Amino acid sequence: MDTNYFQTLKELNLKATPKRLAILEIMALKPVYVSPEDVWQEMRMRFKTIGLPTVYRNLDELASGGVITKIINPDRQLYYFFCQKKHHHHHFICVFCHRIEELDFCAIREMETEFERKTGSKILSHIIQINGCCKKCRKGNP
Amino acid sequence: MDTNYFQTLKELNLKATPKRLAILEIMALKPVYVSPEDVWQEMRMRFKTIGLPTVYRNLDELASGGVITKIINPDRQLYYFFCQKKHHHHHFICVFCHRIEELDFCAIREMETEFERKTGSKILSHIIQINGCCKKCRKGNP
DNA sequence: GTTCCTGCAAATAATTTGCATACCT
DNA sequence: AGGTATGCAAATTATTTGCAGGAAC
Repeated sequence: MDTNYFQTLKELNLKATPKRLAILEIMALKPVYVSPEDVWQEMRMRFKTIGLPTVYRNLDELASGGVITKIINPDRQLYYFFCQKKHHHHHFICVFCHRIEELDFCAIREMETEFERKTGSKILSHIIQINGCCKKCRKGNP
Repeated sequence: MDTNYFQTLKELNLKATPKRLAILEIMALKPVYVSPEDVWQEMRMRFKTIGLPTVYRNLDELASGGVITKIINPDRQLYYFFCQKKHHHHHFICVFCHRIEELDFCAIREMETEFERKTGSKILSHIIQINGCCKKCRKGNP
């Protein structure tokens, strides 16, 4: 696992401020998706002054740089997740504990070319998101 | 195609008001996803008084009843689409014209059981959304 | 007649922006 | 020093709610 966050920020042309480093650290340690508010709560424990807009701005910058990923959720709030896998992949999301498992298969890749040839359209991106109940949460829930 | 919207509403225990029927009609005729605001614009051409909250409320009720479908979009606004296919399926969405094609394949179904056995988790739902540029829009765009 | 629907105005709440000050390199 | 980052307060905007009057069954 790459934990050289200083370097990571450099590559994005972002200054390595203590707050940015802390946000990266917080994100990287969580196997769950989090809201800006969640991150803000944790940041408040580490810094006497930290504004919510700063958290929003930094999460957005990190997502633009591809270091973290936006999660699409039907509740339409913003959520982010730090992916360990750097190559193309999809997610299993536990709707109970919000833990995310990064999946190694992609059912679209293999059929992409054929799909485009058949339909005449061009695939630009795709989302495969599997919502469910993880192994741990099954002990006690549906 | 079933165009007995009166009946459709009855089955959802919703009164068949002229406005509800109009919303259904508007939705059913569009092969694109639309926002509440979009629907409101069209409704204003048909009714002298029609409130935006009414549109929001009705779209929400229709979606709860499964007559229309919420579209997950990274911009986090609400969008709805009237699906012609009633069975489980997924969507190809043209990012240029917002047209939606309903796809007949599902790459998850076939591997669902095996996935659950392997991981110990339970799949509750999934999203497969393919974003791209449709045949028509390719004439003039990327 | 009773229950559900709707318009209007107002509330809510997440996210964004402006700007003056403080900090990284 | 020079440009970037940040805090704070205020703005923005989509969506929701309360409630009184009106419409469907």
